[in-house]
Amino acid sequence: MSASTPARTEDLGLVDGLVQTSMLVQAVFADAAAAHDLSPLQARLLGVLRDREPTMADVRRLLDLDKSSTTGLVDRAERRGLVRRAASPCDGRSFQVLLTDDGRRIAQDFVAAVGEQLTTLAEDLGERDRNRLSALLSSVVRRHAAAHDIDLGAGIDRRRT
Amino acid sequence: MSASTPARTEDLGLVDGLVQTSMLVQAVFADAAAAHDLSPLQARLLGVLRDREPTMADVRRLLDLDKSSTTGLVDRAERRGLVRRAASPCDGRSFQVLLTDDGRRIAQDFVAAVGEQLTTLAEDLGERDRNRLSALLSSVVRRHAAAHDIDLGAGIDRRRT
DNA sequence: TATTGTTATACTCTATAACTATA
DNA sequence: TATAGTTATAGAGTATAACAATA
Repeated sequence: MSASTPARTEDLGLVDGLVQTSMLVQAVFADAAAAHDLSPLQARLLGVLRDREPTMADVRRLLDLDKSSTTGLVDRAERRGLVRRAASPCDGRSFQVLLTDDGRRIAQDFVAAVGEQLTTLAEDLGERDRNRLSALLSSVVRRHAAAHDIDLGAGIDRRRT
Repeated sequence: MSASTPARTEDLGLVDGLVQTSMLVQAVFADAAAAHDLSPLQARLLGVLRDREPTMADVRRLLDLDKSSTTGLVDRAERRGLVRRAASPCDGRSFQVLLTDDGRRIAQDFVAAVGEQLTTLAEDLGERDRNRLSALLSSVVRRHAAAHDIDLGAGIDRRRT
């Protein structure tokens, strides 16, 4: 191992490290969503809509949901004034899903809150290890996305990297 | 940065790396659960029961659920023969939740499957980077657990680290 | 005929409030 | 009175199957 060993504690192993970290991030995500009166899934929807105007089918692919789950999700979000459906100009069967002004404001607040919380979470690592972790996670995610033809989109804060 | 730079791709930034990795791990977790005909939450329940015999209140704390959600979760799992309630010897109001033989078998299968999938996911990193990632994630999780007095338990595969 | 999206149905998850029983 | 757990209720998420409308 290299000069600065990051762990002052017993290593959990990679699998458990991934699972536990994932649960932790999900908890942060869910708390931030709840603080904005959103369900986790609604928060994800708002997140992906920040830089896209996808059709229902696109939303379905982006969030890996069933067709009917997508209908329900967008219905509830629309009822709450967070998004709206707009008829597609090129396909009479299709709708685009768009953020309302309210939805956009909430989406940006939420994303900022998650960013803050996660930044705090990794604060103690120190800059060198934070950069290493960031690079390693990016590598894992990018490889997987490339192998499975997945659109990573803008994520939470890619634009300010 | 040191000799072997792990990322051959654009860095997502730490926040997005954490979120995207978390979503990825959750997807692996959910798929493995579905393959064992479990909901993600039921899979988590079975996971924590592998090395514990918690009361309902303990389950609630371990999974961060409401009292009534815990009742429902254990009801459904009991109906499916995965767990059972046993009267607490020391408190007449309390039950311990235990895996059935079926539940234990499924829990072990599930945990093994998740481990395999996640190992595959990180395979391309190479051993050196895998160890680094493991150490960094452990550090984040351990710090957080210590700061918030959280019981990490056996997780997915801590015993074989 | 194939695709886009909705509806009907059924089950799981989640939380709040009111409740029972024991400590 | 306080705690452990359940029940009632309501809303959100999930998937399957059947359906309508458009391509």
